[in-house]
Amino acid sequence: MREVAALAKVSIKTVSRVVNGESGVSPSLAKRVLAASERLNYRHNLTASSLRRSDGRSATIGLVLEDVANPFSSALHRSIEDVAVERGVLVLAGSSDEDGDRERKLVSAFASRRVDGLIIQPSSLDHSYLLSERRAGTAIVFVDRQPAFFDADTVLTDNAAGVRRGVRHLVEQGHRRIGYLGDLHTIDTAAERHRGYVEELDHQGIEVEERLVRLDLRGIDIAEAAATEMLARSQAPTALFAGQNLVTIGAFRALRRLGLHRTVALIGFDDILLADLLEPGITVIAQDPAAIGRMAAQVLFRRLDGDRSPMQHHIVVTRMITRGSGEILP
Amino acid sequence: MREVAALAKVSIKTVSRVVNGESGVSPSLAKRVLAASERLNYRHNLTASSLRRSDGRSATIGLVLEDVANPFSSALHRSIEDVAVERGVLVLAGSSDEDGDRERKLVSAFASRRVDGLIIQPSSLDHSYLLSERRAGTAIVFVDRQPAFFDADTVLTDNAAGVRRGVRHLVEQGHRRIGYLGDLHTIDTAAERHRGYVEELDHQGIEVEERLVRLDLRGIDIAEAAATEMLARSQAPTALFAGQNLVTIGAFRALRRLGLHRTVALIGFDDILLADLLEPGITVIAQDPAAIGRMAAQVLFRRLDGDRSPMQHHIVVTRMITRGSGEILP
DNA sequence: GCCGCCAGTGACAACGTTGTCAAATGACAA
DNA sequence: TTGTCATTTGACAACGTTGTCACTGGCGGC
Repeated sequence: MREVAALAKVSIKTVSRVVNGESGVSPSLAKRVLAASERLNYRHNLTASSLRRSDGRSATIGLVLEDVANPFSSALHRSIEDVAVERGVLVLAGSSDEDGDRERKLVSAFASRRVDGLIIQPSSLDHSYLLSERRAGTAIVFVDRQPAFFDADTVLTDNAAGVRRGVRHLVEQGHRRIGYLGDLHTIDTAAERHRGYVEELDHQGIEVEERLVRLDLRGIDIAEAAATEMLARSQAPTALFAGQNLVTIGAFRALRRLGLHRTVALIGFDDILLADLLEPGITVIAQDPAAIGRMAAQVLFRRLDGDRSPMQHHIVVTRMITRGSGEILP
Repeated sequence: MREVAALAKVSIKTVSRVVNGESGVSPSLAKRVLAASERLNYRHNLTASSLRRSDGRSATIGLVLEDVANPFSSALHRSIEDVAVERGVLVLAGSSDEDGDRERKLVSAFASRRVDGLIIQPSSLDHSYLLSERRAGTAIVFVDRQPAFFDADTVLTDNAAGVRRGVRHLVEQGHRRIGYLGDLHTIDTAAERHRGYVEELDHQGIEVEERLVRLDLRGIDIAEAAATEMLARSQAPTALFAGQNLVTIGAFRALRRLGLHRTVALIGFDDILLADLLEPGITVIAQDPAAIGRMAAQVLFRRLDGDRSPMQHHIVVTRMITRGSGEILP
């Protein structure tokens, strides 16, 4: 900047004004400065700028995802990015791998870089550590899951309602023995989904049978094994509800392997790429990660714009997509 | 930092030394400083630090992907992140959407934030604009595709060889009329893959028939339409090679719709999630995005560590995964 | 002709750090 | 006791910006 000022024969403050597009610089000087900075290939240094600026904004936000490569998380990432670029804001992203410690380390690394805001898909079981970040002025929004011991803006899917919708769909077709395969019960969304299953059966006057419920299934293979076992028993279920992506795939594998894919109904939570090309197509309760991400980013930026209203808790609805597997009769 | 120094009754420089873990601070003082910074909830400001530091490092790298939500790109992202976290480096990621202009804007936004290095999955047709970044000391590595008019480290898949492997597989099973469905020919990898197809047919002494080749198929629907049309003609192909992910899905849809999925062979480039659960399973030439990303990050960090050796061009091999669709006889 | 005002410009300090170098301290040998 | 030297500590400037405020000159109104 100093060199540009020297070349354009103006003060460095004037260069700053031109670079920031402030008014009150005569056009002739502005042109000279622009020419000089062009010639010297000048690059504005945003880190120095944000250091000095009164608001201290870095035009960067931090994003803690479960895994940047996971389809759901990366869809969130993308829609958040889309809102951010419109405001010239960049996104630092990291994967927590469902590990509260990694989550905290990421947040701390983001904080050292003075991000303006954080969007967190939580893994930790206690978010009170974020109090100091908030006190430091960082806006914080949670997506996909509830924070624990910390009040903040949230954007969540209505998990229980989604599951109830799917279970009702099965009941309406005459199913009474509906198996449930769920993810780790410690994950708040998984617990919610399980709750939806229990509630809807209650509501329909169907007793919840313990041997038709398997939780804590982490990954495709474990889910496949659990489904296989459940289907092999006497009084096997005539329909399955899979509470998560990978669990759905595992259940589908089991059905295929047992030759039951046209006999036993299956509905999964979360859409799966190519689900429509399978035989039968898999009926799912689809979340809308793009809508969740967009909403979260909008809430975050409203906070950064000074919105001091009470915490907002947004719910994004699910959508049932019928493709065949959920329409198999008992 | 000043407040911490005051509370610990030491100079601010001593605090700096403790925070950076420099040697030559007496344990008693260090303990006092740590206690004070704990009590005041002190957060090291990395932006100010990198501003002052002699090497000017920000412990942040920039990543330009085609789309952070695309499975291939996000797998790259994840493996790059894994290498980066080990070094305490964070990743800024952005999507170029196959648009050279967005790519340039992202790079410029990264540059303003003084990233230490850039990993680029290129979209632009001319990368000479990066010369000034390199002159400024930024390390640059390209992944997945060649840069244009710019010499830099690259980590690429051997696209042509992969396709040749697949086409040979089809020929070995007796296919002579093998259709090719390709992505935009302007994309360097798509051109390479097409080249592989032509070369292998030549090598096998099979004439390349123009009506069996369709390029510039962007997206599932367009690919499906093209495949449908090709298969409807007389002298239709007995096998198809799909040069990209979405094209493979489109081709598979067409085969299914026409009831030819057990009659016409199909091999696709790039693995597809769930491809094993389809009927038939889809035989693919799989890239290894995790290996590509890991390698790219390693090369980048070696450069940041001062490696001044000549540009490196790494090739990551593909793997054929046979699942049924590629093993259908003519 | 004088005053006040405004737009345009620049000098300077400050943001939160770290590099440099000098000062203070203490241990040890002569 | 004094001198030498190594170790620990601190004062100060500097990184590249921007906020603050003061200065300049031109213009209109009295």
